[in-house]
Amino acid sequence: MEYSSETEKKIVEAATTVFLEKGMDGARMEEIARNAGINKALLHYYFRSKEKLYQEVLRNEVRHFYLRFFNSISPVDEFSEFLKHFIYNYIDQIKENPQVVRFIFWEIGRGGKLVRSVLREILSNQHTRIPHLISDKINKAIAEKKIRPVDPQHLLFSLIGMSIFVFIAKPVIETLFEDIDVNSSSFIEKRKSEIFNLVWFGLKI
Amino acid sequence: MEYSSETEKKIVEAATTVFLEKGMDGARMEEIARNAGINKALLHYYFRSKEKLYQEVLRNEVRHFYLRFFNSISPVDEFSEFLKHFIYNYIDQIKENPQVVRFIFWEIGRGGKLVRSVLREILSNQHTRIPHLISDKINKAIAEKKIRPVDPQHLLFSLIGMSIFVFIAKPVIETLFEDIDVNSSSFIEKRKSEIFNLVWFGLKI
DNA sequence: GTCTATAATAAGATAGAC
DNA sequence: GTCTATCTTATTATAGAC
Repeated sequence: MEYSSETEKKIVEAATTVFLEKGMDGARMEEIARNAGINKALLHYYFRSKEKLYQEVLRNEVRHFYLRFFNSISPVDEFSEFLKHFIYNYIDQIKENPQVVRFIFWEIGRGGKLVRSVLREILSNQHTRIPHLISDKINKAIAEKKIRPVDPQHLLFSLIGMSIFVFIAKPVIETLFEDIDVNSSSFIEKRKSEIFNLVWFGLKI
Repeated sequence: MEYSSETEKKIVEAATTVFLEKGMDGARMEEIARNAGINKALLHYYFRSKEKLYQEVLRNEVRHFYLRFFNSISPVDEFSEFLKHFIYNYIDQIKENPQVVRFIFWEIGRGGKLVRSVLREILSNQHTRIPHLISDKINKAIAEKKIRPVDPQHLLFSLIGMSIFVFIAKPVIETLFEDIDVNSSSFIEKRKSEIFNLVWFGLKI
């Protein structure tokens, strides 16, 4: 994400804001230009088309998302600590930028081909396969009889699903339960500990 | 969802297909008309605008989603049976129509105002508040010391998050783990039992 | 590199005949 | 109710001056 010129950088920043809010189809080149403090012609000078600009933004955001995921993995050996670290940090990462999750689901709704290709690109440039790294950790804990036998992949999906749901379903949740404010730190801290407790009690022997 | 004419019914069917696949902004009235076997003029004759047609579709789909949710609730009293029934049926419901989940998230990404208003409409026409009904069931099990004390709302969010995640993230999951086919019944059955076991072991005293 | 002006076209919406 | 033809506007994209 090193851009040669200041203008190029401003364009990508503006495009990111607009695409994350409106999605590919809802975004307008006019608005992106305005946000970047330039005009449409210059957009096309730097990025030949809307599609190209969109791909640039998507690539960055998927990379970021993957990095956030990576940052949630602790080297700690003790499994309960590892688990707690993962849940707490992953939720913190998502809290910082919940729109990205929705944006990626948005793109998946458009077919998912682009996401797949960006992901494959990232994976091939990376020698450590992060998701498998987590599976290994879980398998190790099972082998050492620290936790009962579970399917590591499914456990991972459960952790991710539980962590992201409240952020993408925010308006629904706040309509069904009027006392909840998803972004409040009291709710988020509670969310972390409830997930951890459920999973930890659900795993330990 | 009773439509007076056959044409009106065909229009809504076609519109549902197209909006679910492309979203509001990506959908084209032309394509909807073609899918319904008519032309654009007739679309506007029945539904004054794209926005109106979209709202009709959204309203139906949110209602359906809510009904699916409702159908996952068993009257059974024994808590582990209730839990199993909820997870197994909810996943079956989503499996039948995974695009709807994505569609609703799509709409939430557009601000969520419409989803909120449709939800409120449904809730006000309904004397039993379903989400609270589940919370009550959980609270009862806690009071009877069948399960350890947990926050009922958070448990509900966890169940939903775990259940829907694999369906909306399908392309990502299948790229990261090449051996998985999310739609295969072996994967789905495994998903159900892994969620149930994790939660049940995580709850029982 | 950056702008103004404009082309080219796509898309929602309507008029008017049948 | 249904169609063809057409209007109107929004939007991506480019030409050409500076």
